[in-house]
Amino acid sequence: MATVTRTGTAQRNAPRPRADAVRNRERIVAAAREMFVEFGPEVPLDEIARRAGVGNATLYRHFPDRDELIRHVVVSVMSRTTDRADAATAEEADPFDALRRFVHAAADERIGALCPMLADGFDKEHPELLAERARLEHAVDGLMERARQAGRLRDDVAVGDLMVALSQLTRPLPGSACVNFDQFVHRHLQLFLDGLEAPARSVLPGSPATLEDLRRES
Amino acid sequence: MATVTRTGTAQRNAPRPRADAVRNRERIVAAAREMFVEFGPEVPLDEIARRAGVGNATLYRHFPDRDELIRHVVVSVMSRTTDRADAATAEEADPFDALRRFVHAAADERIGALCPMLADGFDKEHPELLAERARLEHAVDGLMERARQAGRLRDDVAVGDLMVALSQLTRPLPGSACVNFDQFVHRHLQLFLDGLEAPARSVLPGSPATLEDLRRES
Amino acid sequence: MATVTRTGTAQRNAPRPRADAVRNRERIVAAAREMFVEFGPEVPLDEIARRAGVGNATLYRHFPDRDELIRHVVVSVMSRTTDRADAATAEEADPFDALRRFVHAAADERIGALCPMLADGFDKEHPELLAERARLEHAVDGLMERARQAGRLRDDVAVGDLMVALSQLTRPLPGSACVNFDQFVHRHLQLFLDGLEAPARSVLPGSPATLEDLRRES
Amino acid sequence: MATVTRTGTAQRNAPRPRADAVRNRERIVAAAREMFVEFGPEVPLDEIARRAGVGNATLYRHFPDRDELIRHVVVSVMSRTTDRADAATAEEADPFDALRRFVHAAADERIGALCPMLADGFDKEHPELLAERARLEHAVDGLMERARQAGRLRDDVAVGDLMVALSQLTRPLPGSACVNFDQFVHRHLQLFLDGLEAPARSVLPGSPATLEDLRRES
DNA sequence: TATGAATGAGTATTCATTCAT
DNA sequence: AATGAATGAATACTCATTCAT
Repeated sequence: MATVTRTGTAQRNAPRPRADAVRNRERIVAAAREMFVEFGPEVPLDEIARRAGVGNATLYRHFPDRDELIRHVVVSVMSRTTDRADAATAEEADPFDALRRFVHAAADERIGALCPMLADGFDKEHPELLAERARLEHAVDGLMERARQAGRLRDDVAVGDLMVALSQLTRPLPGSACVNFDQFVHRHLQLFLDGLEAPARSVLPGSPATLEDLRRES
Repeated sequence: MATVTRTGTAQRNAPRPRADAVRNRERIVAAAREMFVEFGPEVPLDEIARRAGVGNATLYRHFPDRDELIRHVVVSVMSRTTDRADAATAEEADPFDALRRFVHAAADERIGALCPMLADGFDKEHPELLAERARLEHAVDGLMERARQAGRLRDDVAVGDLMVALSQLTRPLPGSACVNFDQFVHRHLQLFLDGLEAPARSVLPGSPATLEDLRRES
Repeated sequence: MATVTRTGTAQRNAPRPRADAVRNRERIVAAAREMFVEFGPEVPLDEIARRAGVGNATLYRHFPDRDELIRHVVVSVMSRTTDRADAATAEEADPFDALRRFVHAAADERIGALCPMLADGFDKEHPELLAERARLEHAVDGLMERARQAGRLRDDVAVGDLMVALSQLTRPLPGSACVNFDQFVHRHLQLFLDGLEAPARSVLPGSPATLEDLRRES
Repeated sequence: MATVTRTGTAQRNAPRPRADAVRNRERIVAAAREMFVEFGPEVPLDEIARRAGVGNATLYRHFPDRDELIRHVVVSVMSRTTDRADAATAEEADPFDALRRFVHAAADERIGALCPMLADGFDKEHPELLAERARLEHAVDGLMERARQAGRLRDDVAVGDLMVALSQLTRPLPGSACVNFDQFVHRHLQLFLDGLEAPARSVLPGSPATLEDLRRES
């Protein structure tokens, strides 16, 4: 039955979610992202629930199993990373500076936390994921293309090369073994970016990779 | 009771181990390295024993707990990596070529498998580990110093920078999620090496890191 | 405060229930009976609520716990079965035909669903249940007595024998494992009825049982 | 590697199982059968392990999941029931007496415990099960055929009719709600047998059923 | 020494029941 | 009165480690 909300929008079968439920959901996702980064994707869900300040069953109500939760975190991180790419594109005059800014920003968004989530049973074909990945790929591709057009980015690299190296270099160590690890990470990223700059200083083996190439059957 | 070995050395309470025991130990370490790389350090020990072709209790006889086994694998990988560094030093005329060769060789030795082993309860102060780490650090430092002397390596990087980035870039994805992942890795390493080359194309944040800096308390 | 209903009866503290509440209650009982038959009495109450088209908390408002709900379903099935017995008595000229008709009718009323409800913590002494059981026993006893008087029913069986065998033979298989199971059931009932017919073809062990005998302490 | 045992038999890859393991396995199966009969197939496995006097993980070593355990119990009950059928055939002169004896013996073997095991996710196509079922069907079919040949069994029933009714009539009540339930059961079986005897006292609906007809798609 | 078996402690997940809207 | 959400108390199942052969 259609109802009319205060804003005048007609809705079907989607009653406004309760405020506390929305708050819980957000708290769970936030806690999950933090703990995936800190302890890896095997972290006990009960601990995530505890950090989120909810009962374990509440977590399961929102995310029926671990994969569901992981997927939501992945998509959320991807989305925020894409936003950073767009911001860098919009706000930086120099195209290679834009790329640099994006790379460091992605590290701050904990994009490295995505790596362990690409594991085994994870459904890489989920529509929601595919959509978000396309959006991310498009944004980063734009950044790279502009830098390439300006003659600042070497020709033999593609978006997959950047994103995978970026994820790996920022990937968290299990148990946050090293306190000031973040400091190092930004050094590594800077070095990698220097390697990306044109003119190329060496010949790369293999061929440029898109995100598509990262699927198992590639 | 002292026994005399073939080499003439007198030993106490350490009879020459049975040949099959030695073989078992080696098979266990080899299986563990493979499976840590493929599935991460959480892989069930029973599975390692199975791949090694021994009973689980045999594994426990040789390595009383998981940490012990991890440590042996770590030390073994470090040792082989050091050997590769020495070989590169000895056999490559150009110092930066030697560095390149070492980096790719270390990847082939699965040095990335070391990362997850730096986790949580791992005893980073174990004498055996410290000794092996010193040996590795010394060898890599030598490689870098020679390249720096030749004006081929930028001044603002140290052995810790190289080793951590190297480990991270070659770190295996859980569940070997991507078939031709190795191919990518060598591209990333090459790009990183290009970034290491002198003259420096940017200013790095922070300061050069030794392996020592990677300890928790640093 | 007393209120006066349409029928003129004075009632205390029991205002006429809202029409939708009555409808909900009936839908819950109907859904419960179906699902108890199909999946057994362990079926999640949330599922029953879902099939009834109400929220789970509504179910709990009407039936504070599972036993309460089970009891209502049991009583309702018993009541409908008694009605069938009365109808058979009234409408069939031949007394054994009446018995046959009742047995098959009881199967259609899913009397077999009663069996699993006799379990564990179920309160077999609840007044409502006792009353309904007495009514059922009286009706079936009447049917049997008439058949016996006519020399059509063997002498060595009582109402308990019939009702238990009837419940067991029509008891649903868990998960409705077999599609055309109902077809079989009516064959079995027919065979059992043939065995009830006089003259007795064998000597039965034990002694005739009333419904009373089915209580735990008997 | 082939080894020669004391009995001179050559064996491959099948070392003699340890005596204690065999004992444990048997204890588990026995406990499971008892508890399935008493509480139904949903009984907690930990409780079965407890009654068997072993740790829960020992149960899981022998039977990886609940279905595996259920299957073993089912097969074991079927097997013992078949043995009873063979014994009845061999030792009773009168064919209908043999059938009677078998029916009561099957009840004593708790054949009713099989009913709840035919539920939902149970793999009815498992080779071991099919083999045992064939053996049982053959034995019971022989019993019935002999009785039919002697003119003692009505023509319009088949092995499926007997086995299903037998299972249902002996099916345990949940929670062993009724102490002397067994006594009743044998009365019901006797009545049912009287109904099976020739000449038929009524016309049965449907058609004779084999065990094959009990599969879902039938 | 080598090994299959045993086990307790841990984690994921479900569900009856209560709470807040 | 009706409901979606929250929760703790189960239960299935896994795995590191110890035990018995």
